[in-house]
This record gives sequence, structure tokens and C-alpha cells, in this order.
Amino acid sequence: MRDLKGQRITNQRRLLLDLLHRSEGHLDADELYRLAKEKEARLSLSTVYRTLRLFKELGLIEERHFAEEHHHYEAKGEAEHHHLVCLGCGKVIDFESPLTRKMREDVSKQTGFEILDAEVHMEGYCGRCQMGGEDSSR
Amino acid sequence: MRDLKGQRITNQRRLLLDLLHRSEGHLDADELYRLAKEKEARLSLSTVYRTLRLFKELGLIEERHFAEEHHHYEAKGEAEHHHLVCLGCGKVIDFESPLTRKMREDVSKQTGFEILDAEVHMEGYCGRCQMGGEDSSR
DNA sequence: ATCAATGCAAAGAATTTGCACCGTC
DNA sequence: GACGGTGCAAATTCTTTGCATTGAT
Repeated sequence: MRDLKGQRITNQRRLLLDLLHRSEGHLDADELYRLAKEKEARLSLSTVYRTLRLFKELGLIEERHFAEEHHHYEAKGEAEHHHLVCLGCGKVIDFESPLTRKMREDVSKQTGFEILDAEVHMEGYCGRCQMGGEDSSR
Repeated sequence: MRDLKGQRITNQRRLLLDLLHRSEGHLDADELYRLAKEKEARLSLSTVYRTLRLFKELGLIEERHFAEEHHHYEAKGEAEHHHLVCLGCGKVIDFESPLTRKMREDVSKQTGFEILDAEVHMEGYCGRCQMGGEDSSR
């Protein structure tokens, strides 16, 4: 576990960060809470929220927003990747695209912003859901 | 006002859709409610939520999720554009990029998805906030 | 006249906070 | 040993729902 920049390292924090890393993203606060409770039965949901907020402030995780749902959290440090959500079955696919780097540069030049993060979010129907009348599994 | 595809056209709906169009996006439910109340004092917040849900289902508006904040809604039909949020002062800038079209095609080919919507979200510091120690107006 | 849409109040989620106790530094 | 972190329960905030009434078609 990396250092926590002056913050105390507790079992709860260690556990939560570890789960976020293992999960490959796409955990919401409640899912994380349930996972963590299996290891640490006395853990409280408020600690999960407080810890997520802390991690976000420290830049250890990112908050994602998928249509219709609550916030999802994803550990940082892995390759930049983006999300594609199927409107039929709800599946979330990660993808990468070399074009994002170029788009960042374009936008930065256009606007004078210093860009720290770029996220692409796409929606549509996956191969299976296109066939099944666009609603095969929900 | 366009037709509402079989739904009834009420004053509330007309007013809300009108405000969404005028606002150039970035209204949340409560802001919209307050704006609309000025014209239609008896309007209720539940009607705002119900109406936003309806408009979303009809594809008249899009739901956006900016970091830290609640849902924002934006009328559709204007040119596809994307968002750049300043982490210093919170300003939201719309931009367009020809690269998104290409990225859509790439991803569609890669994954077999039929892609209906693509949204790019970037964050960073605007020119002013880069100078002012990255916190000039908050 | 019919049935969808509304307002109101109450319920339900998701998230935050106050406070006494516990554990890291 | 100090003080930040935690659990618990209560409070807030955001959103949805039940039901009687109103209004569009």
C-alpha cells in the first residue's frame, strides 16, 4: 500500500484501497461496503464514504458516473481507459483509444486549459442486444 | 414546442422544456425548479423530477454527471459537444471536436457495439486558475 | 367524459455529521 | 498520551411515490 500522505494507515483504509485495486473499478459505495464487511465485520458504511472521499482528495481513486446509477469508484494508476455501456443489458466495457491523447492536446490548445483528466463515455447496444430486439437480457 | 409523442402537453411541460432550451444546459433539478417557479408558482418539485424523467425517456434531454455535483440536464438537438470543467473555479466549458466521430467508429468496429451517444468529459485548470495558485475563485 | 398529469405530503435512497470510544503514531 | 479515525444513530439531501384533484384531449 502506498503511503497516505500524512494520513493514518488503518486496517479499514488498507482493506478498502486493496479492494478497489482488485476490483478493476466499477464498485459503488455499497458494493464496496458489502465486500469489505466480509473481511472486517464491524466496518461501518460511514467509514466507507469517508474513506472514499479521502482517497478521492488524495487522487488515489476516480469517481465515475454511469447513467441511471450511483457513483462508481475506480483505483487510479492503471492505463487510462474509457467506458462503453450497453443500454440493453447494462454491461460496462472498458476500452482504450489512442485518439484521446490527441483530443486532449487539441482541446488544451483551443482553450488554454491545463488538462489533468479526460474521460470518454459511450452508450449503445452490444452485439447480442442488437439482435434480441435491443432488450435481450433485462 | 415539438410534439411529445402521444404525451399530453401541459403548461408545466411546455415551461420546463422551454427553460431547458434557453439555459444552454447545465441545469440541475433544483435550479430548474426555482427558475420555473418564478413563472408558475404552484409548480411542484415532483413534477420537475417526473418531467425530467419523461424528457429523458423521450430523448429530448440528456443527463450529465459532473464531478462532485448532482445530475445536470441539457436539451438535445444542438450540435454534439463535450465538457471541460475547471477544478479551480468550477466553470464548465463546452467544446466540439471532430475526433469524436472517428473515435466512435473505431470503438464500434473494435467492440461490435451500435453506439448511440458519445460524451467526452475533461477536467483541469483554466488559464486564470493556473496562475492564481490553482484556486483563484473558490 | 376519460384518463393522464399535477400538487402535496410522506416515503425512500444515498450520503453526511455529531459524538463517545478506540487505535495509530 | 494525543489526536485522528471509527462505529453508531440521527440528520441531510436528493429523488420517488400514493392519492385525491385538476386539466388536456
